[in-house]
Amino acid sequence: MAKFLTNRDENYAQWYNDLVIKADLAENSAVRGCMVIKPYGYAIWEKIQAELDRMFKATGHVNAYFPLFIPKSFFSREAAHVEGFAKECAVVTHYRLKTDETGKGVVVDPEAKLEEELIIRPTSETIIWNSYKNWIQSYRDLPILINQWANVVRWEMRTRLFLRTAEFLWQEGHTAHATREEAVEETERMINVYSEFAENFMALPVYKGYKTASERFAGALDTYTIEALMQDGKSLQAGTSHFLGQNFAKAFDVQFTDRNGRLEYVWATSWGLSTRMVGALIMAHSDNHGLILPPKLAPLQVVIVPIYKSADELSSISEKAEALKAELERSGLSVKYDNRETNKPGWKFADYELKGVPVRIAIGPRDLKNGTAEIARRDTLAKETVPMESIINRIHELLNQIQKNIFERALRFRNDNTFRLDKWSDFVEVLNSSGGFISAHWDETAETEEKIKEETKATIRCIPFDSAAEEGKCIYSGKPSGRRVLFARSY
RNA sequence: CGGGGUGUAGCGCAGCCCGGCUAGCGCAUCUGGUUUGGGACCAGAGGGUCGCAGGUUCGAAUCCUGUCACCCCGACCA
Repeated sequence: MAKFLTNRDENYAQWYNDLVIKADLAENSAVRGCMVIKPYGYAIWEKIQAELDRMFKATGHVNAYFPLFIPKSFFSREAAHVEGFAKECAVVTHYRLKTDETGKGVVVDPEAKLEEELIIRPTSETIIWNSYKNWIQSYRDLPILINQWANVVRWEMRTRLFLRTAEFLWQEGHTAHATREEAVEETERMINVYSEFAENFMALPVYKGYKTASERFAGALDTYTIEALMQDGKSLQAGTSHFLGQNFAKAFDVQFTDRNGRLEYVWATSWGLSTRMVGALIMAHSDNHGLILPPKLAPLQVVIVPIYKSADELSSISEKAEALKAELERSGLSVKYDNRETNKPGWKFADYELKGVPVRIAIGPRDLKNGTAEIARRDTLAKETVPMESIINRIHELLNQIQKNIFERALRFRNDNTFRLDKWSDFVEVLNSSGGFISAHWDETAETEEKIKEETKATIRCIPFDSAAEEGKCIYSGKPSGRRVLFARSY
Protein backbone atom coordinates (compact mmCIF):
# COMPACT_ATOMS: atom_id res chain seq x y z
CA MET A 1 0.00 0.00 0.00
CA ALA A 2 1.12 3.48 -0.74
CA LYS A 3 4.05 1.66 -2.22
CA PHE A 4 4.16 4.12 -5.06
CA LEU A 5 3.05 7.21 -3.21
CA THR A 6 4.97 9.56 -0.99
CA ASN A 7 3.44 9.46 2.49
CA ARG A 8 0.86 12.21 2.84
CA ASP A 9 1.87 13.13 6.36
CA GLU A 10 5.55 13.33 5.56
CA ASN A 11 5.45 15.47 2.47
CA TYR A 12 2.04 16.70 1.48
CA ALA A 13 3.15 18.55 -1.65
CA GLN A 14 5.03 15.53 -2.97
CA TRP A 15 2.14 13.24 -2.10
CA TYR A 16 -0.13 15.45 -4.21
CA ASN A 17 2.26 15.45 -7.16
CA ASP A 18 2.72 11.70 -6.98
CA LEU A 19 -0.99 11.10 -6.80
CA VAL A 20 -1.83 13.20 -9.83
CA ILE A 21 0.76 11.28 -11.87
CA LYS A 22 0.16 7.79 -10.48
CA ALA A 23 -3.62 8.01 -10.66
CA ASP A 24 -3.14 8.96 -14.29
CA LEU A 25 -4.98 12.27 -14.03
CA ALA A 26 -2.45 14.52 -15.74
CA GLU A 27 1.20 15.03 -16.56
CA ASN A 28 3.56 17.82 -17.40
CA SER A 29 3.86 18.61 -21.08
CA ALA A 30 6.65 19.75 -23.36
CA VAL A 31 5.41 23.29 -22.82
CA ARG A 32 6.60 24.88 -19.61
CA GLY A 33 3.77 25.31 -17.14
CA CYS A 34 1.17 23.56 -19.28
CA MET A 35 -0.28 20.18 -18.44
CA VAL A 36 -1.68 17.28 -20.40
CA ILE A 37 -4.97 16.27 -18.83
CA LYS A 38 -5.17 12.52 -19.31
CA PRO A 39 -8.43 10.66 -19.96
CA TYR A 40 -9.14 9.78 -16.33
CA GLY A 41 -8.48 13.33 -15.14
CA TYR A 42 -10.51 14.74 -17.99
CA ALA A 43 -13.38 12.40 -17.18
CA ILE A 44 -13.58 13.99 -13.72
CA TRP A 45 -13.59 17.45 -15.29
CA GLU A 46 -16.37 16.32 -17.64
CA LYS A 47 -18.46 15.26 -14.65
CA ILE A 48 -17.85 18.65 -13.05
CA GLN A 49 -18.74 20.39 -16.30
CA ALA A 50 -21.91 18.39 -16.81
CA GLU A 51 -23.31 19.22 -13.40
CA LEU A 52 -22.33 22.89 -13.45
CA ASP A 53 -23.70 23.29 -16.95
CA ARG A 54 -26.99 21.84 -15.77
CA MET A 55 -27.04 24.25 -12.83
CA PHE A 56 -26.22 27.26 -15.00
CA LYS A 57 -29.01 26.42 -17.42
CA ALA A 58 -31.42 25.84 -14.56
CA THR A 59 -30.70 29.42 -13.47
CA GLY A 60 -31.43 30.83 -16.92
CA HIS A 61 -28.01 30.95 -18.53
CA VAL A 62 -27.01 29.97 -22.06
CA ASN A 63 -23.63 29.03 -23.51
CA ALA A 64 -21.74 30.93 -26.20
CA TYR A 65 -18.16 31.25 -27.37
CA PHE A 66 -15.86 34.26 -27.74
CA PRO A 67 -12.37 34.44 -29.32
CA LEU A 68 -9.16 33.25 -27.74
CA PHE A 69 -7.42 36.44 -28.91
CA ILE A 70 -8.02 39.90 -27.58
CA PRO A 71 -6.71 43.06 -29.28
CA LYS A 72 -4.16 44.65 -27.00
CA SER A 73 -5.99 47.97 -26.98
CA PHE A 74 -9.05 46.39 -25.37
CA PHE A 75 -7.10 45.77 -22.22
CA SER A 76 -6.17 49.35 -21.58
CA ARG A 77 -9.81 50.44 -21.55
CA GLU A 78 -10.33 49.45 -17.93
CA ALA A 79 -7.47 50.71 -15.75
CA ALA A 80 -7.67 48.29 -12.83
CA HIS A 81 -8.21 45.33 -15.16
CA VAL A 82 -5.04 46.06 -17.16
CA GLU A 83 -3.01 46.53 -14.05
CA GLY A 84 -4.19 43.22 -12.63
CA PHE A 85 -3.44 41.11 -15.67
CA ALA A 86 -0.65 42.91 -17.52
CA LYS A 87 2.14 40.95 -15.83
CA GLU A 88 0.90 37.56 -16.90
CA CYS A 89 -0.24 37.91 -20.49
CA ALA A 90 0.97 35.90 -23.46
CA VAL A 91 1.17 38.06 -26.57
CA VAL A 92 0.89 37.13 -30.24
CA THR A 93 3.05 39.39 -32.37
CA HIS A 94 3.33 37.56 -35.71
CA TYR A 95 1.17 35.44 -37.93
CA ARG A 96 3.62 33.50 -40.11
CA LEU A 97 6.73 31.34 -40.01
CA LYS A 98 9.29 30.68 -42.72
CA THR A 99 12.16 28.25 -43.16
CA ASP A 100 15.50 29.54 -41.94
CA GLU A 101 18.71 29.89 -43.98
CA THR A 102 19.73 26.28 -43.41
CA GLY A 103 16.37 25.18 -44.79
CA LYS A 104 15.93 22.83 -41.86
CA GLY A 105 14.44 24.95 -39.10
CA VAL A 106 11.72 27.56 -39.00
CA VAL A 107 11.89 31.16 -37.87
CA VAL A 108 9.30 33.85 -37.29
CA ASP A 109 8.86 35.80 -40.49
CA PRO A 110 9.70 39.42 -39.58
CA GLU A 111 7.59 40.53 -42.53
CA ALA A 112 4.53 39.10 -40.81
CA LYS A 113 4.36 41.37 -37.82
CA LEU A 114 0.84 42.13 -36.62
CA GLU A 115 -0.16 45.75 -36.71
CA GLU A 116 -1.85 45.35 -33.36
CA GLU A 117 -0.62 42.58 -31.07
CA LEU A 118 -3.14 40.06 -29.80
CA ILE A 119 -3.34 39.02 -26.18
CA ILE A 120 -4.25 35.43 -25.42
CA ARG A 121 -7.20 35.81 -23.07
CA PRO A 122 -6.41 35.59 -19.37
CA THR A 123 -10.18 36.20 -18.93
CA SER A 124 -12.76 37.48 -21.40
CA GLU A 125 -14.46 40.55 -19.93
CA THR A 126 -13.00 42.91 -22.51
CA ILE A 127 -13.73 40.96 -25.68
CA ILE A 128 -17.20 40.13 -24.40
CA TRP A 129 -18.12 43.68 -23.41
CA ASN A 130 -16.89 44.88 -26.77
CA SER A 131 -19.53 42.56 -28.26
CA TYR A 132 -22.22 43.43 -25.74
CA LYS A 133 -21.92 47.05 -26.86
CA ASN A 134 -23.48 46.02 -30.14
CA TRP A 135 -26.10 43.80 -28.56
CA ILE A 136 -27.55 46.21 -26.07
CA GLN A 137 -29.57 49.31 -26.88
CA SER A 138 -32.70 49.02 -24.79
CA TYR A 139 -33.79 47.62 -21.44
CA ARG A 140 -35.60 45.08 -23.61
CA ASP A 141 -32.22 43.59 -24.55
CA LEU A 142 -31.46 42.89 -20.89
CA PRO A 143 -30.52 40.85 -19.05
CA ILE A 144 -27.90 38.92 -21.00
CA LEU A 145 -26.96 35.74 -19.16
CA ILE A 146 -24.11 34.04 -20.98
CA ASN A 147 -21.58 31.42 -19.96
CA GLN A 148 -18.65 30.13 -21.93
CA TRP A 149 -16.51 27.02 -21.46
CA ALA A 150 -12.99 27.91 -22.50
CA ASN A 151 -9.29 27.79 -21.93
CA VAL A 152 -7.40 30.82 -20.67
CA VAL A 153 -3.72 31.61 -20.29
CA ARG A 154 -2.04 33.31 -17.36
CA TRP A 155 1.74 33.25 -17.54
CA GLU A 156 2.46 31.96 -14.05
CA MET A 157 5.93 31.93 -12.53
CA ARG A 158 5.47 28.70 -10.68
CA THR A 159 3.02 26.04 -11.67
CA ARG A 160 1.54 22.87 -10.20
CA LEU A 161 -0.66 20.35 -11.93
CA PHE A 162 -4.32 21.42 -11.73
CA LEU A 163 -3.68 23.99 -8.98
CA ARG A 164 -1.87 26.52 -11.09
CA THR A 165 -0.91 26.05 -14.72
CA ALA A 166 -0.16 28.58 -17.43
CA GLU A 167 -3.13 27.38 -19.45
CA PHE A 168 -6.23 26.10 -17.71
CA LEU A 169 -9.80 25.17 -18.53
CA TRP A 170 -12.74 26.90 -16.89
CA GLN A 171 -16.13 28.38 -17.39
CA GLU A 172 -16.69 32.10 -17.24
CA GLY A 173 -20.12 33.62 -16.91
CA HIS A 174 -20.65 37.19 -18.13
CA THR A 175 -23.96 38.85 -17.45
CA ALA A 176 -25.42 42.27 -18.22
CA HIS A 177 -28.25 43.85 -16.24
CA ALA A 178 -30.42 46.95 -16.19
CA THR A 179 -30.07 47.64 -12.51
CA ARG A 180 -27.48 47.48 -9.80
CA GLU A 181 -29.80 45.38 -7.62
CA GLU A 182 -30.29 42.80 -10.34
CA ALA A 183 -26.55 42.49 -10.93
CA VAL A 184 -25.82 42.12 -7.23
CA GLU A 185 -28.52 39.48 -7.02
CA GLU A 186 -26.91 37.59 -9.90
CA THR A 187 -23.50 37.76 -8.24
CA GLU A 188 -25.01 36.24 -5.12
CA ARG A 189 -26.99 33.65 -7.04
CA MET A 190 -23.85 32.34 -8.73
CA ILE A 191 -21.70 32.14 -5.61
CA ASN A 192 -24.57 30.10 -4.17
CA VAL A 193 -24.57 27.84 -7.22
CA TYR A 194 -20.85 27.30 -6.67
CA SER A 195 -21.21 26.56 -2.98
CA GLU A 196 -24.07 24.13 -3.59
CA PHE A 197 -22.03 22.40 -6.23
CA ALA A 198 -18.98 22.22 -3.96
CA GLU A 199 -20.91 20.81 -1.03
CA ASN A 200 -23.38 18.51 -2.77
CA PHE A 201 -21.18 17.16 -5.54
CA MET A 202 -17.57 17.69 -4.55
CA ALA A 203 -18.41 16.88 -0.90
CA LEU A 204 -16.38 19.97 -0.13
CA PRO A 205 -17.55 22.27 2.65
CA VAL A 206 -16.86 25.92 1.89
CA TYR A 207 -16.90 29.31 3.56
CA LYS A 208 -18.70 31.95 1.54
CA GLY A 209 -17.80 35.58 1.79
CA TYR A 210 -16.50 38.86 0.38
CA LYS A 211 -12.94 39.41 -0.72
CA THR A 212 -11.10 42.39 0.69
CA ALA A 213 -10.19 45.20 -1.72
CA SER A 214 -6.68 43.85 -2.24
CA GLU A 215 -7.88 40.34 -3.09
CA ARG A 216 -10.64 41.50 -5.42
CA PHE A 217 -10.79 40.67 -9.13
CA ALA A 218 -9.10 43.35 -11.23
CA GLY A 219 -11.91 45.64 -12.30
CA ALA A 220 -14.59 44.41 -9.86
CA LEU A 221 -16.42 46.46 -7.24
CA ASP A 222 -16.97 43.35 -5.18
CA THR A 223 -15.75 39.75 -5.34
CA TYR A 224 -17.52 36.89 -3.60
CA THR A 225 -15.60 33.69 -2.99
CA ILE A 226 -15.94 30.15 -1.75
CA GLU A 227 -12.95 28.97 0.25
CA ALA A 228 -12.22 25.34 1.08
CA LEU A 229 -9.74 23.83 3.51
CA MET A 230 -7.23 21.29 2.22
CA GLN A 231 -5.85 18.51 4.41
CA ASP A 232 -2.55 20.32 4.96
CA GLY A 233 -4.33 23.27 6.54
CA LYS A 234 -4.13 25.56 3.54
CA SER A 235 -7.13 27.26 2.03
CA LEU A 236 -8.06 27.03 -1.62
CA GLN A 237 -10.18 29.57 -3.46
CA ALA A 238 -12.60 27.29 -5.26
CA GLY A 239 -14.79 29.70 -7.18
CA THR A 240 -15.42 33.42 -7.45
CA SER A 241 -18.31 35.63 -8.50
CA HIS A 242 -17.76 39.32 -9.25
CA PHE A 243 -20.01 42.33 -9.14
CA LEU A 244 -18.43 44.53 -11.79
CA GLY A 245 -20.67 47.58 -11.36
CA GLN A 246 -20.64 49.74 -14.47
CA ASN A 247 -16.88 49.61 -14.91
CA PHE A 248 -16.84 47.55 -18.09
CA ALA A 249 -19.94 49.23 -19.48
CA LYS A 250 -18.19 52.57 -19.12
CA ALA A 251 -14.91 51.25 -20.53
CA PHE A 252 -16.70 49.86 -23.59
CA ASP A 253 -19.43 52.47 -23.74
CA VAL A 254 -22.33 50.08 -23.31
CA GLN A 255 -25.44 52.15 -22.61
CA PHE A 256 -29.13 51.38 -22.87
CA THR A 257 -32.36 53.33 -22.81
CA ASP A 258 -34.35 52.47 -19.71
CA ARG A 259 -38.16 52.39 -19.29
CA ASN A 260 -38.17 56.14 -18.71
CA GLY A 261 -36.23 56.90 -21.85
CA ARG A 262 -33.05 57.73 -19.97
CA LEU A 263 -29.64 56.58 -21.17
CA GLU A 264 -27.88 54.42 -18.54
CA TYR A 265 -24.75 52.31 -18.32
CA VAL A 266 -25.26 48.57 -18.05
CA TRP A 267 -24.50 46.67 -14.82
CA ALA A 268 -22.29 43.61 -15.03
CA THR A 269 -21.20 40.41 -13.29
CA SER A 270 -18.74 37.67 -14.09
CA TRP A 271 -18.04 34.37 -12.35
CA GLY A 272 -15.66 31.49 -12.91
CA LEU A 273 -14.65 28.04 -11.78
CA SER A 274 -11.70 26.11 -13.18
CA THR A 275 -9.93 22.75 -13.50
CA ARG A 276 -8.33 23.74 -10.22
CA MET A 277 -11.39 22.05 -8.70
CA VAL A 278 -9.87 18.71 -9.67
CA GLY A 279 -6.91 19.63 -7.48
CA ALA A 280 -9.27 20.58 -4.66
CA LEU A 281 -11.01 17.25 -4.97
CA ILE A 282 -7.72 15.41 -4.57
CA MET A 283 -6.40 17.49 -1.70
CA ALA A 284 -9.61 17.53 0.30
CA HIS A 285 -10.39 13.83 0.46
CA SER A 286 -7.60 11.51 -0.63
CA ASP A 287 -5.28 9.39 1.50
CA ASN A 288 -2.11 7.29 1.40
CA HIS A 289 -3.80 4.64 -0.73
CA GLY A 290 -4.67 7.15 -3.42
CA LEU A 291 -7.67 9.14 -4.60
CA ILE A 292 -10.98 9.19 -2.83
CA LEU A 293 -13.60 10.46 -5.23
CA PRO A 294 -17.13 11.47 -4.29
CA PRO A 295 -19.51 8.99 -5.98
CA LYS A 296 -21.36 11.82 -7.73
CA LEU A 297 -18.21 12.86 -9.61
CA ALA A 298 -16.39 9.54 -9.97
CA PRO A 299 -16.04 8.59 -13.65
CA LEU A 300 -16.32 4.98 -12.56
CA GLN A 301 -18.53 4.31 -9.54
CA VAL A 302 -18.30 0.55 -9.22
CA VAL A 303 -15.69 -1.95 -10.34
CA ILE A 304 -16.10 -5.71 -10.32
CA VAL A 305 -13.01 -7.91 -9.94
CA PRO A 306 -13.14 -11.67 -10.53
CA ILE A 307 -11.07 -14.02 -8.42
CA TYR A 308 -10.38 -17.37 -10.04
CA LYS A 309 -7.91 -20.17 -10.57
CA SER A 310 -9.07 -21.91 -13.70
CA ALA A 311 -10.63 -20.83 -16.96
CA ASP A 312 -13.79 -22.69 -15.97
CA GLU A 313 -14.03 -20.77 -12.77
CA LEU A 314 -13.54 -17.50 -14.61
CA SER A 315 -16.31 -18.23 -17.04
CA SER A 316 -18.85 -19.02 -14.34
CA ILE A 317 -17.80 -15.93 -12.38
CA SER A 318 -17.97 -13.82 -15.54
CA GLU A 319 -21.54 -14.92 -16.10
CA LYS A 320 -22.57 -13.60 -12.68
CA ALA A 321 -20.42 -10.50 -13.00
CA GLU A 322 -21.74 -9.50 -16.41
CA ALA A 323 -25.32 -9.91 -15.22
CA LEU A 324 -24.58 -7.82 -12.14
CA LYS A 325 -22.86 -5.16 -14.22
CA ALA A 326 -25.85 -4.90 -16.55
CA GLU A 327 -28.24 -4.60 -13.65
CA LEU A 328 -26.15 -1.94 -11.91
CA GLU A 329 -25.93 0.02 -15.14
CA ARG A 330 -29.69 -0.16 -15.58
CA SER A 331 -29.97 1.36 -12.13
CA GLY A 332 -27.98 4.35 -13.34
CA LEU A 333 -24.43 3.59 -12.26
CA SER A 334 -21.18 3.53 -14.19
CA VAL A 335 -19.65 0.10 -13.78
CA LYS A 336 -16.60 -1.75 -15.06
CA TYR A 337 -16.01 -5.48 -15.01
CA ASP A 338 -12.26 -5.92 -15.00
CA ASN A 339 -11.64 -9.42 -16.33
CA ARG A 340 -8.15 -8.72 -17.62
CA GLU A 341 -5.99 -11.77 -17.18
CA THR A 342 -2.82 -9.75 -17.25
CA ASN A 343 -3.12 -8.50 -13.68
CA LYS A 344 -3.72 -10.29 -10.43
CA PRO A 345 -6.63 -9.40 -8.13
CA GLY A 346 -4.35 -7.83 -5.54
CA TRP A 347 -2.89 -5.58 -8.18
CA LYS A 348 -6.34 -4.55 -9.32
CA PHE A 349 -7.50 -3.83 -5.77
CA ALA A 350 -4.56 -1.52 -5.23
CA ASP A 351 -4.99 0.12 -8.60
CA TYR A 352 -8.69 0.94 -8.15
CA GLU A 353 -7.93 2.30 -4.70
CA LEU A 354 -5.29 4.51 -6.25
CA LYS A 355 -7.87 5.70 -8.76
CA GLY A 356 -10.47 6.35 -6.09
CA VAL A 357 -13.28 4.14 -7.40
CA PRO A 358 -15.90 4.41 -4.61
CA VAL A 359 -17.07 0.80 -4.50
CA ARG A 360 -15.32 -2.43 -5.45
CA ILE A 361 -17.01 -5.78 -5.78
CA ALA A 362 -15.00 -9.01 -5.70
CA ILE A 363 -16.52 -12.29 -6.83
CA GLY A 364 -14.65 -15.55 -6.29
CA PRO A 365 -15.37 -19.28 -6.02
CA ARG A 366 -16.42 -18.88 -2.42
CA ASP A 367 -19.04 -16.33 -3.40
CA LEU A 368 -20.21 -18.51 -6.25
CA LYS A 369 -20.87 -21.29 -3.80
CA ASN A 370 -22.59 -19.06 -1.23
CA GLY A 371 -24.45 -16.76 -3.60
CA THR A 372 -22.64 -13.71 -2.25
CA ALA A 373 -20.15 -11.01 -3.24
CA GLU A 374 -17.58 -9.05 -1.31
CA ILE A 375 -18.03 -5.27 -1.31
CA ALA A 376 -15.31 -2.83 -0.32
CA ARG A 377 -15.86 0.90 0.10
CA ARG A 378 -13.01 3.24 -0.79
CA ASP A 379 -13.55 5.93 1.83
CA THR A 380 -13.13 3.69 4.87
CA LEU A 381 -11.63 0.61 3.16
CA ALA A 382 -14.22 -1.47 5.05
CA LYS A 383 -15.28 -4.77 3.49
CA GLU A 384 -18.50 -6.72 3.82
CA THR A 385 -19.99 -9.84 2.26
CA VAL A 386 -23.52 -9.47 0.98
CA PRO A 387 -26.04 -11.85 -0.61
CA MET A 388 -26.49 -11.33 -4.37
CA GLU A 389 -30.23 -10.70 -3.98
CA SER A 390 -29.74 -7.50 -2.04
CA ILE A 391 -26.58 -6.26 -3.70
CA ILE A 392 -28.09 -3.62 -5.98
CA ASN A 393 -29.80 -1.83 -3.12
CA ARG A 394 -26.76 -2.16 -0.94
CA ILE A 395 -24.50 -0.59 -3.55
CA HIS A 396 -26.80 2.41 -3.96
CA GLU A 397 -27.05 2.78 -0.22
CA LEU A 398 -23.28 2.57 0.08
CA LEU A 399 -22.65 5.19 -2.61
CA ASN A 400 -24.95 7.59 -0.79
CA GLN A 401 -23.19 6.85 2.46
CA ILE A 402 -19.78 7.45 0.92
CA GLN A 403 -20.86 10.77 -0.58
CA LYS A 404 -22.23 11.80 2.81
CA ASN A 405 -19.32 10.44 4.81
CA ILE A 406 -16.57 12.19 2.90
CA PHE A 407 -18.47 15.47 3.14
CA GLU A 408 -18.92 15.06 6.87
CA ARG A 409 -15.31 14.04 7.33
CA ALA A 410 -14.17 17.14 5.44
CA LEU A 411 -16.62 19.30 7.39
CA ARG A 412 -15.39 17.96 10.71
CA PHE A 413 -11.81 18.57 9.65
CA ARG A 414 -12.67 22.10 8.51
CA ASN A 415 -14.51 22.90 11.75
CA ASP A 416 -11.80 21.39 13.92
CA ASN A 417 -9.29 23.54 12.07
CA THR A 418 -11.11 26.84 12.21
CA PHE A 419 -9.83 28.78 15.19
CA ARG A 420 -11.38 31.80 16.84
CA LEU A 421 -8.36 33.74 18.06
CA ASP A 422 -7.72 37.07 19.75
CA LYS A 423 -4.00 36.99 20.49
CA TRP A 424 -1.32 37.62 17.89
CA SER A 425 0.99 35.00 19.43
CA ASP A 426 -1.77 32.38 19.05
CA PHE A 427 -2.32 33.47 15.47
CA VAL A 428 1.33 32.87 14.59
CA GLU A 429 1.42 29.66 16.60
CA VAL A 430 -1.60 28.13 14.84
CA LEU A 431 -0.27 29.01 11.40
CA ASN A 432 3.04 27.39 12.20
CA SER A 433 1.56 24.21 13.64
CA SER A 434 -1.77 22.93 12.36
CA GLY A 435 -2.62 25.65 9.85
CA GLY A 436 -6.30 26.07 9.11
CA PHE A 437 -8.66 29.02 9.13
CA ILE A 438 -8.33 31.71 11.76
CA SER A 439 -11.35 33.81 12.60
CA ALA A 440 -10.01 37.06 13.98
CA HIS A 441 -10.63 40.78 14.20
CA TRP A 442 -9.10 43.09 11.61
CA ASP A 443 -8.97 46.86 11.55
CA GLU A 444 -10.06 46.95 7.89
CA THR A 445 -6.92 48.66 6.64
CA ALA A 446 -4.90 47.42 3.68
CA GLU A 447 -1.72 48.23 5.65
CA THR A 448 -2.51 45.76 8.39
CA GLU A 449 -3.57 43.12 5.87
CA GLU A 450 -0.27 43.57 4.05
CA LYS A 451 1.81 43.47 7.24
CA ILE A 452 0.14 40.23 8.33
CA LYS A 453 0.81 38.75 4.92
CA GLU A 454 4.48 39.75 5.05
CA GLU A 455 5.00 38.36 8.51
CA THR A 456 3.00 35.13 8.30
CA LYS A 457 2.14 34.50 4.62
CA ALA A 458 -1.48 34.34 5.71
CA THR A 459 -4.06 36.39 3.82
CA ILE A 460 -7.65 37.30 4.46
CA ARG A 461 -9.49 34.58 2.58
CA CYS A 462 -12.85 36.23 3.02
CA ILE A 463 -15.15 38.29 5.16
CA PRO A 464 -17.85 35.65 5.69
CA PHE A 465 -21.40 36.60 4.66
CA ASP A 466 -22.59 35.37 8.03
CA SER A 467 -19.92 37.17 10.02
CA ALA A 468 -21.88 38.74 12.87
CA ALA A 469 -21.31 42.26 14.12
CA GLU A 470 -19.03 41.98 17.13
CA GLU A 471 -16.97 44.61 18.93
CA GLY A 472 -13.33 43.67 19.14
CA LYS A 473 -9.76 44.70 18.60
CA CYS A 474 -7.66 43.98 15.52
CA ILE A 475 -5.47 40.95 16.20
CA TYR A 476 -2.46 42.74 14.73
CA SER A 477 -2.85 46.46 15.36
CA GLY A 478 -5.20 46.46 18.35
CA LYS A 479 -7.39 49.05 16.68
CA PRO A 480 -11.19 48.75 16.95
CA SER A 481 -12.94 46.23 14.69
CA GLY A 482 -16.60 45.51 14.09
CA ARG A 483 -16.44 41.92 12.89
CA ARG A 484 -14.22 38.89 12.43
CA VAL A 485 -12.67 37.84 9.11
CA LEU A 486 -11.10 34.54 8.01
CA PHE A 487 -7.35 34.28 7.62
CA ALA A 488 -5.36 31.35 6.22
CA ARG A 489 -2.35 30.46 4.17
CA SER A 490 -3.60 29.55 0.76
CA TYR A 491 -2.94 27.91 -2.59
C1' C B 1 14.44 37.57 -12.43
C1' G B 2 17.48 36.01 -7.67
C1' G B 3 19.21 31.42 -4.65
C1' G B 4 19.81 25.96 -4.81
C1' G B 5 19.62 21.38 -7.60
C1' U B 6 19.18 17.83 -11.69
C1' G B 7 19.76 16.10 -16.96
C1' U B 8 22.66 8.54 -18.10
C1' A B 9 17.04 2.79 -21.39
C1' G B 10 9.77 4.12 -21.01
C1' C B 11 10.20 5.48 -15.39
C1' G B 12 13.42 5.90 -10.91
C1' C B 13 18.56 6.02 -10.08
C1' A B 14 24.20 4.53 -9.48
C1' G B 15 28.78 5.63 -11.92
C1' C B 16 31.46 11.62 -12.30
C1' C B 17 35.74 14.03 -7.06
C1' C B 18 40.27 10.34 -8.70
C1' G B 19 39.27 9.95 -17.23
C1' G B 20 40.48 3.61 -19.19
C1' C B 21 38.76 -1.42 -22.32
C1' U B 22 31.79 -4.38 -23.21
C1' A B 23 28.06 2.05 -19.17
C1' G B 24 25.40 -0.64 -14.72
C1' C B 25 21.09 -1.47 -11.12
C1' G B 26 15.69 -1.51 -9.74
C1' C B 27 10.84 -1.07 -11.90
C1' A B 28 8.38 -1.56 -16.47
C1' U B 29 8.43 -4.34 -21.43
C1' C B 30 8.76 -9.13 -24.31
C1' U B 31 9.10 -14.89 -24.30
C1' G B 32 8.32 -19.61 -21.65
C1' G B 33 6.55 -21.96 -17.30
C1' U B 34 4.34 -22.13 -12.40
C1' U B 35 0.63 -18.88 -10.01
C1' U B 36 -4.28 -15.92 -8.86
C1' G B 37 -9.48 -13.95 -1.85
C1' G B 38 -4.54 -7.52 -1.11
C1' G B 39 0.56 -4.74 -5.78
C1' A B 40 3.28 -13.22 -7.46
C1' C B 41 7.74 -16.24 -8.59
C1' C B 42 11.59 -18.59 -11.64
C1' A B 43 14.40 -18.62 -16.16
C1' G B 44 15.70 -15.98 -20.40
C1' A B 45 15.57 -11.63 -23.92
C1' G B 46 15.28 -6.71 -26.00
C1' G B 47 16.10 -1.66 -25.10
C1' G B 48 21.39 3.90 -24.58
C1' U B 49 23.32 10.13 -29.84
C1' C B 50 25.23 9.46 -21.07
C1' G B 51 20.56 17.07 -22.47
C1' C B 52 23.13 19.81 -26.70
C1' A B 53 27.67 22.22 -28.93
C1' G B 54 32.67 23.00 -28.71
C1' G B 55 37.46 22.00 -26.31
C1' U B 56 41.57 19.21 -23.48
C1' U B 57 43.45 14.07 -24.08
C1' C B 58 46.15 8.20 -27.01
C1' G B 59 41.28 7.81 -24.67
C1' A B 60 35.56 11.76 -21.95
C1' A B 61 29.22 9.89 -18.91
C1' U B 62 33.63 11.50 -15.97
C1' C B 63 37.88 17.36 -16.81
C1' C B 64 37.12 22.68 -19.14
C1' U B 65 33.95 26.41 -21.77
C1' G B 66 29.40 27.65 -23.62
C1' U B 67 24.32 26.56 -24.17
C1' C B 68 19.37 24.50 -23.48
C1' A B 69 15.74 22.23 -20.53
C1' C B 70 13.43 20.78 -16.14
C1' C B 71 12.67 20.65 -10.67
C1' C B 72 12.78 23.00 -5.66
C1' C B 73 12.85 27.76 -2.65
C1' G B 74 11.41 33.35 -3.16
C1' A B 75 8.66 37.84 -5.69
C1' C B 76 3.08 37.09 -8.71
C1' C B 77 -1.53 34.29 -8.88
C1' A B 78 -8.00 30.67 -10.39
